[in-house]
Amino acid sequence: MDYLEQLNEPQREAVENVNGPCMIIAGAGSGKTRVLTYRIAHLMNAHNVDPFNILALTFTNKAAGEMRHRIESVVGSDAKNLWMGTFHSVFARILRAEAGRLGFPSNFTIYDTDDSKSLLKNIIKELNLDDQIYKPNMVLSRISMAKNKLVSWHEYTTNPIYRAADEESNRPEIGRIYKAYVERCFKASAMDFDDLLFNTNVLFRNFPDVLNKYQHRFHYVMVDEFQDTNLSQYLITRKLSAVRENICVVGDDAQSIYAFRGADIQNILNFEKDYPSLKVIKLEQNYRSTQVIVEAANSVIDKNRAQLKKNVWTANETGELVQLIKANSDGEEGKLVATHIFEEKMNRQYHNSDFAVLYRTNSQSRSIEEALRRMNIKYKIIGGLSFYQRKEIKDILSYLRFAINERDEQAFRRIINLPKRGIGDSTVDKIMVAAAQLGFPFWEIAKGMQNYIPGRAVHAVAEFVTMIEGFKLTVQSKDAYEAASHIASRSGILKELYEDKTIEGLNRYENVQELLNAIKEFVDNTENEDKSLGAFLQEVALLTSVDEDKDNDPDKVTLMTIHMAKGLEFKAVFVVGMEEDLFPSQMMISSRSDLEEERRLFYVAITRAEKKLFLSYATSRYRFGKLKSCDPSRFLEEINPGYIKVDRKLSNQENRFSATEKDFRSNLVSGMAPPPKTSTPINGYVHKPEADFQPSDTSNLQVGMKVEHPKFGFGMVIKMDLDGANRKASVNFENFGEKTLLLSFAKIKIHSS
DNA sequence: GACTCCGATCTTTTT
DNA sequence: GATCGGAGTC
Repeated sequence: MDYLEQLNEPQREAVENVNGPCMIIAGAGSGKTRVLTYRIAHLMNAHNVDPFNILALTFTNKAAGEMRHRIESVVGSDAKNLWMGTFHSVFARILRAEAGRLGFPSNFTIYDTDDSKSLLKNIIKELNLDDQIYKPNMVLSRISMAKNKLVSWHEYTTNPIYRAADEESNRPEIGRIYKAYVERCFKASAMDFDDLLFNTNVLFRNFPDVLNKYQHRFHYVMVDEFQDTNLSQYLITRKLSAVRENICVVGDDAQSIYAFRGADIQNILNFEKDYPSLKVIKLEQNYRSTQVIVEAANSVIDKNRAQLKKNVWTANETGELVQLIKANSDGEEGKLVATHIFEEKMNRQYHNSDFAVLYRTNSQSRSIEEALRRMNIKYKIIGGLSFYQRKEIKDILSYLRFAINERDEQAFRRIINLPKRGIGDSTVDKIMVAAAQLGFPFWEIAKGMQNYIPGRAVHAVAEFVTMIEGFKLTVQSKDAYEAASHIASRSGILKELYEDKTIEGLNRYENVQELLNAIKEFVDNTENEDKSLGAFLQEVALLTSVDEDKDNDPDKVTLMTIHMAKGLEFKAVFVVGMEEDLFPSQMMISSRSDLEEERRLFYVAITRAEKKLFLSYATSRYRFGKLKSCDPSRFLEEINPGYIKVDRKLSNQENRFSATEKDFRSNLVSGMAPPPKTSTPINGYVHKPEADFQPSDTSNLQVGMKVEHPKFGFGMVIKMDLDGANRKASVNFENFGEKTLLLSFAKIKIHSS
């Protein structure tokens, strides 16, 4: 068991203590993933546990995949048989197998948030309620909260506490909407995200034999990111592990940032009460960050009351102070961030991929993007509007969904008149009303249109019905890829997009092609046993935006919300928008109690950094399309002043780099070739059109240069590839175009890959 | 039923 | 600054 040698004492204990309830409190950067990985490997290796009997629940599919991969490298291909995945994907799988018990077909659809919202919108309209008072978003979050606490619509409507709360906020009908929503989902053979957990609880509660089966299957249960589980998830894991009580949860209360969707920090705080024989192991040594960063983070989180006692420390170097950046506007903030990235790249020989820019809200990404684009620094955005949320993708997916589940109301509404075939809203309404009155599924009404609703839409609907019935046969007889491409072209969607020659239209067409490629990949992937369209749709429905990251150019700066950054680490991190009302967010300030969660969010952001942390704020910012002045965030004052330094150097324009040739040479990596002639004119103009430089394949060096662009300002990296034998240089200008450049600084580094 | 224009609303985070 | 829905027109 040589892997045990690589662990410190508490880590080793966490790996070896496999029997009985166990809670691992893992501070930021304390090697949590490593411990989980080795623990599972250890179960298989040292205790001969069949991987089929191990259940490991993670937060994202990506985390599950990575862990499986790492376990595989220790124990081999056996790792494939582990039950590992997100709560939603694992229990969706179990629900499909047991769907009949709950009266659902096994091909039930999974509604995403958009589907849920538009269904709610329909219901609110049908109940003649004011959609200004009953906003779908708000109603959905109310229902979601209830489901996450395992409160059924029935309990919701009878419980006086919920009644009173709803009446107080002048929304007494939420219970009624909840009821209608559940009924409509059931009729549509659909479950939303919360239902996957709620219904698993119902399944285990109402069918002891089913529960028994899974209790005996999973001898060992592990939960990652335990601090972010809600009651519904917690009860599932408790029930599943009730027979053997080999339950191990890993988490950090200081990093609980999902209370808004029902995560309950009490789960972690109360775990000890639920399991009196609980073994608690604390991992407190941080291996990720410098002392300054660890201490700064501690000084912030200390302000929270609700937390478990622990002492996160590090043996790493002291490191540099946290750097505060003040900007006059969001635009300048972006510029300063880009400039600092540029400087750090040169001074420390970092790659783009060593940087992350973290923000509170997705909308903040724009000004950062603009600045990075200007300086030709490559970046990628994680999260935001995901590929699978795009209109054209959802359109195609709706066709596929409907071919599999003819009761899927939301899919039906989406595709019935797309492309336009003369079936408008009023026809759809008539179909739905007839279906409700006669008690038939709406698809039956559509199929017998001339009998139920004679009129001018009959012909168009009949054609649609024939087409869909054809698709259903296709889905049964072909694999996912063949079926999807058939449906994409026969439905007329592909054609319509193809004929749209605008840039957006072209883009959409390409996106659909990309979707088809993804389905092809899914079918060709030998690890997927089930290659049906249904299996693909299930996977896609439960994909998270972190999972979608399959960028093939790995050297990019990462931009994302702090929420998405959980579990990740970067050499240098920028937390931008440190302004009151933005971070902490206005909404949290008004509801006082959750300021602690905002602080934990800040803690998560800080602890992503390994070497260097930047915090930036702007004194004015565009919000709601209007320029507003902003105050620095209260969080900035919560960092112990000993760990922070204020940077003014770069906020005034005249303070630009200038370097002498000596500086230039002293930055050479020892033993490497001297810089070639073409790059020596420091502070001089280089008049070379792009065409004069050819990227070289034989390179082993890369030169980062600070350059000035007459129009776009200064600060841009140019890669210079050196041919070692001839000492000739060729420069790749990276989309710079034919422009005159001022070289003011350069530094050579080894290009390791 | 399809199209166009205008105003309201949104942004806190996501499985 | 973008998107969505409603009103009005063809």
